[in-house]
Amino acid sequence: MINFKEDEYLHNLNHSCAHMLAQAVKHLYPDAKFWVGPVIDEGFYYDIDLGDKVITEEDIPVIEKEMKKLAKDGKRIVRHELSREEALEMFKDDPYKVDLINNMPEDEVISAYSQGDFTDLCRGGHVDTLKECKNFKLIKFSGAYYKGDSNNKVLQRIYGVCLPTPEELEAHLKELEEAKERDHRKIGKDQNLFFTHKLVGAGLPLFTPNGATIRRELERYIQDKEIRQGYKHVYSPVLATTEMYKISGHWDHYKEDMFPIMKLDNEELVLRPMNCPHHALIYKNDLHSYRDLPVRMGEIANVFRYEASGAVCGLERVREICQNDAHLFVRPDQIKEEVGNVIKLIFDVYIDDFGFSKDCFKFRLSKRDKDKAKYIDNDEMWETAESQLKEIMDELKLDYYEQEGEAAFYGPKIDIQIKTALGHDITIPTCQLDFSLPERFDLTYVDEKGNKVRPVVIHRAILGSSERFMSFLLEEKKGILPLWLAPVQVNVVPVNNEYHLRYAKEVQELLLQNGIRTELDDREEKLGYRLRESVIKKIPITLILGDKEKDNEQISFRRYGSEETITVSKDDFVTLIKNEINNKK
RNA sequence: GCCGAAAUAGCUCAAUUGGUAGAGCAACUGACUUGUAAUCAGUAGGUUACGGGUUCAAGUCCUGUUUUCGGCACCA
Repeated sequence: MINFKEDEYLHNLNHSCAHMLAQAVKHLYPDAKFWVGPVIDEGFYYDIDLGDKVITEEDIPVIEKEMKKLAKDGKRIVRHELSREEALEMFKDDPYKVDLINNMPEDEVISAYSQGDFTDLCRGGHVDTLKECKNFKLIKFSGAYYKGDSNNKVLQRIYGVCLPTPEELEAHLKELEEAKERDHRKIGKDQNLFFTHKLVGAGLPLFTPNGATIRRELERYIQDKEIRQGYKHVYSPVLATTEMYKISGHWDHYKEDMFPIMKLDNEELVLRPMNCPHHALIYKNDLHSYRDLPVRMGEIANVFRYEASGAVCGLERVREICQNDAHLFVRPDQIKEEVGNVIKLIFDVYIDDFGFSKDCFKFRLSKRDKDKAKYIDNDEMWETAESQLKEIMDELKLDYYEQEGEAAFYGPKIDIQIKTALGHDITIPTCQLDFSLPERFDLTYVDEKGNKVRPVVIHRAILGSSERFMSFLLEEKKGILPLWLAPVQVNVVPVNNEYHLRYAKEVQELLLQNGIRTELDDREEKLGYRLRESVIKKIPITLILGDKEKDNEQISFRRYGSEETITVSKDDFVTLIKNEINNKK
């Protein structure tokens, strides 16, 4: 997918197209006031105040038509530099631009760009004339809060893209169309993996046998992998008292986003929104020597968060989340090694085992922002933690970016960001440093000198959550799952039931006995028809059993996506399949 | 939660200005007995998301609710 922000020409082209959009809107709605119109990864948008007017489906073609006119006319785009006074005078009718000007630093060169009858305050980066902006398309529109603050009024936002040639535009639009085909929600429906039901509730998907198989395999896989790496897995209840979350600090930060309190006897219980305090208490149940650390405590754990109704999305964002969670209780001198191990585990899982491309995710150092009230008040801790994470990423030569305002309230994080089929930027794996939890729950270990000292906690998730990982997996693999995850691994198709069904059943039984998920298609349908269905269902391996196979105790099979038919003995087939499943990928 | 939009058979979608809810696929039944991507015929399938209203008449118009979708905000 094209990134419109990274290429300079595409950036300028889309920036100019945003201005052209604003000019067209101004022609159609003379009272329109303009906020900002930046270039984004996906193209550009412009935030516009149209008073009471709300953009609808019908308005878009009209605006596009006006834009086409402007592009055809092809006015030059001219830069002016202005003094602060001139700028304030020029934009005196547009309060949003006045606000922008007043918030510019003293030494900033104020500039504006004109094209025909329209001038916009702008730092620049533009093409020479509007002629170049011919190949554009308005993609979508919606409301968007002024300055991104939900207390502010809602402006009208229109999104678009602009490309150098009609062919490139068409190719890009086709790509967007194709992206919808690998939306995990569509795949989930097509392959009958999960669904939601009104009687269960929003954001609470039900996993059908097919989807449950994928999820079960994923959860077993990661749990087994962690246990091999020295993690100890635990179980803890999905309920806890509000008291616990008051101690952990989560109550203050997130009580609005938890499911409401259940009052029972003398207790106030909530569904847990995370497992950290439970795990802290399990740690605390034992005495720990410095020799025992790190303690790596994992859990495949359901947590509950009251996600906003507008936020829930397929398996990507749900209200009951099955986290692949772990807390590493480490000595300060072990932070570097343990965080490094987590990063290595992420690569091991995503690159080696699942075969995802390195390009599908980005490392992000998530830092706190200026609003310190949102975070634990301990500057020294923040600085140490951030610099430690940085040091680790630098040493591992990771390509990462830093972002303010993305930290947890208790500490900075290394987040691994991925882009979904529909362009959402979401976190899947994460690794977080926490100096606060040990303090709040008075966690200790005994050091070499016999003193009780504080461990550090590393929160981490590799698959993130079962739900979210499944959404990523389905989209990235376009619904074509590797053998070890496929709900049905082998589909047995007898050529003719009358002669071959007995042998087919025998083969199916052999495969089932070997733990291979096998189905038998013994419907009275043409062979071609059943093979077609097997392909449509994306079953990795289809067996075709007829006279030849029956007489020689053999198996003929086809792989998904291949036209080639391979014939082997029954035993060789079992060995081949079992090896492939055990080697993952 | 906010700004919009949508909801019709299991799935994908039709249904002129308000006037008898249809099709393909899937399912079921029967015929056909076939070696590599769709055999033919028939049957059944619906309180048009749910509630209220306007009208002689509502899938269609108005209204409330729910869910879903596109963004925004949020995301421990």
